[in-house]
Amino acid sequence: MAYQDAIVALADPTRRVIIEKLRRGPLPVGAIAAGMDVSRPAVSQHLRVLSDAGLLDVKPEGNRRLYAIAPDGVDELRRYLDTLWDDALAAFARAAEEKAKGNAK
Amino acid sequence: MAYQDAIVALADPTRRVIIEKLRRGPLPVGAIAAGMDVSRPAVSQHLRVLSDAGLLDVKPEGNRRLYAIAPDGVDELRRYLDTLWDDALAAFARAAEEKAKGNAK
DNA sequence: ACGAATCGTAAGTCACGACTTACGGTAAGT
DNA sequence: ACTTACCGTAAGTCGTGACTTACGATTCGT
Repeated sequence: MAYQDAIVALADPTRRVIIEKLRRGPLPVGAIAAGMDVSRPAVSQHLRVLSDAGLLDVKPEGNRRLYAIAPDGVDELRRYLDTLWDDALAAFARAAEEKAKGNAK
Repeated sequence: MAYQDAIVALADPTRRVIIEKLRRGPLPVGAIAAGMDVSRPAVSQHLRVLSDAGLLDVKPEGNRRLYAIAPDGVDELRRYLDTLWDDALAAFARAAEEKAKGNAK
């Protein structure tokens, strides 16, 4: 699962709500679905997508299942954006240089 | 336009190809669409989405339009992931602490 | 052992968005 | 001026994915 899956997973607003709920720590499915405007099975399906994307870790705890944000998955996406940002800045600087050279002539 | 729009924009594979093409520097629409497996109007529509999300800057250059990656837009999304990563790590450390305390008893 | 709680999966519906072709508008070339 | 190149927009089609309800599988409580 590469960073692409993480981006696709985070593109859905409902899944971002789930991520926000998990910021403070792990939660079982019921607690995540509570207060949300979609059904619990829908939340389960979203949790599946987030897990497959490497953004969530699952830990079966007796009767229920605890979901938590996986730092590694977030970090993978984070690193991709870092390289993209570097390239964008470099291209920006290069364009500014050529612009200056063009004006100096 | 917040970071959410940037995520949605980057979720599409065709739009990620466009981003990759612009990593080295600004390009006109024709050069971007060249070699891609979708029509040029489709590329135009994608460029529109990326621009609205704040990920691309447009600079009309005579006859054509130069598109370039906007560092600010990338940075906004980058900062969101940084905070998310921080929270994920903190939650992870807290869970490990409670786990250790539970075992110590 | 039996009922209740917690959760995942299957099947089916429906809206949204990623395409296409067709067209109009502006700048460059001759 | 007239054609050509470059690009955005409009309208319409079609697949994908985000929901729902219904069901089955475990685990806890009594």
